[in-house]
Amino acid sequence: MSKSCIHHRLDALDFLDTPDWEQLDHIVANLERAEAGDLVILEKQTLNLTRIVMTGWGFRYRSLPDGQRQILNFILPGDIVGFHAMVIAQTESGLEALTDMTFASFPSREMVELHQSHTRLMLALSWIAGQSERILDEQITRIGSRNARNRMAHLLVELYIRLRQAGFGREEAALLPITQAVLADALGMSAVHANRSFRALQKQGLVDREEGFLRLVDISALSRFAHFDHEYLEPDEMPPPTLTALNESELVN
Amino acid sequence: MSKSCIHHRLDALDFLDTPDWEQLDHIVANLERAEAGDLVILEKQTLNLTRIVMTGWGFRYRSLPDGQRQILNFILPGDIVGFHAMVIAQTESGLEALTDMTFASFPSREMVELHQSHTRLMLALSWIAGQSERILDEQITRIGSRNARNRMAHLLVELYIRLRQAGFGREEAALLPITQAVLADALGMSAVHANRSFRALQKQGLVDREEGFLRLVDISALSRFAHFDHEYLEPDEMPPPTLTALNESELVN
DNA sequence: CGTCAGTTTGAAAGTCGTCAAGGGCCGTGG
DNA sequence: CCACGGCCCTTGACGACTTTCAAACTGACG
Repeated sequence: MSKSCIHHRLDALDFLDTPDWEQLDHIVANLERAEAGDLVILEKQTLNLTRIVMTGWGFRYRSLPDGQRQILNFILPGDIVGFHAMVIAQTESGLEALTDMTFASFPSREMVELHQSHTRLMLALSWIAGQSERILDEQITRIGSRNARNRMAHLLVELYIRLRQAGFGREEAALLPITQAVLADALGMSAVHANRSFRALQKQGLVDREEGFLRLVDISALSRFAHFDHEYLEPDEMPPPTLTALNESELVN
Repeated sequence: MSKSCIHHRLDALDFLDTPDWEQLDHIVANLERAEAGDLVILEKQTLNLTRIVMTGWGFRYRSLPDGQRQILNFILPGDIVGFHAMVIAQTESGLEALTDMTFASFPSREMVELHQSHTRLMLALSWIAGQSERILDEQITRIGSRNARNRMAHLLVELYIRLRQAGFGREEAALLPITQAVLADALGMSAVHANRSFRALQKQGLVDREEGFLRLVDISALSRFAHFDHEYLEPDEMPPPTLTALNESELVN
């Protein structure tokens, strides 16, 4: 990829002006690394830091008293971690790196400044945050209202589409660095049952294993099987009223 | 209640200045009514409107192809609906009124203007939105990693605490206007099983039915039973770096 | 060659959904 | 006044789904 994923996503939005792109470059200047397995953020720590994922996969999770772990959602390139750190410094969920990762990290006080100095950029970041919230809604629906094999198929299709939207090709986006144990924690089922569900999908020719990766073999069949409704992932355009409101406020300045 | 719930919550934050309070009053001027059972927002509509709940209960939900309905979260007085409408006009979840409700509603383009004109107020609203997101995280954890009776107890305690934080008294906050069918949809279980789980809690003296309401009889026992961890609902203070960033930007003006 | 993480399978037990039927309460209309 | 329908709650029986326990297999790695 020539452009970073965050650029790719915001470019598709077709909303930012030159000064905003420059400000984004400025924010993204300070890079940070993590290795697969690192606990980048712990549960219940105080953190005035916002990150944008440049490369690699991770997941947010919460631990339960009995030692179980619930994965809340997957964090992919172009996602923002700690968007709300400017107003809520206390973390409840942890962040674990699934692969090696790189982040652009910056003090969340800079998010405060963006409100006034680069409102368009702030709105673009809010747009990404809003998409993440829809993904949480979908995770609730998935876990609450679908059986095991549907849950799994549905999540896999979601990951594929999100990767495509972040700029990955068909091949790359179909090869997922997740183990069955991780799938189990994400889908709220036991590892044994995750394996049985996976094998069922495998027998139907929908997925396969490949050198430590999970391969999506037939995405459209997988999508049909999961009754997948694309819409919640569609990157809508910026609403017209927002555009006019912005233009008016810029005239004032 | 002398003050509205949104005032009560933001007052606890101890962050807003007089101009922000005035702007909030201005935003909250236009009231809208809904009756119990009304579909205030439909799934998949375009809506450039943001609402603040003044009175009454509702819930956000998504429908599935088989007609099932998953309740994503409950909407209580002081909550914001459509916070992201300024950047994402397309709704995926619907909003149904559980009781009669009143909203303060305003075009979401006003949210855009707040970024520059009333940054503190915008941050305060973001603070509420951030809390809502934590509640989604907890809903995922609840549905994904707890058994039926724990799920139910946990949700009930959450609702109690949220109501208390919105300014309701111990008595009021312990009387919930939800049926067992609604509980079932929220917890991702069948109505029959919701009833069995409820009866189990009832036999333990934790909850009871009362004139169409669900009564929380022993909240601390319920909380222990659910292994409830208060922290995700604690209304943290505004982070110090955010305060200094704001003060500096105000000096510039 | 042994270890380890990840995967696989069977069997038994537990949780949960579905189907079916019935009860209580309340407002409407005869 | 009573019959009726509608909504909500309740229960039993049965079957489906899921977890747990235990054991074994695979490939990568030192």
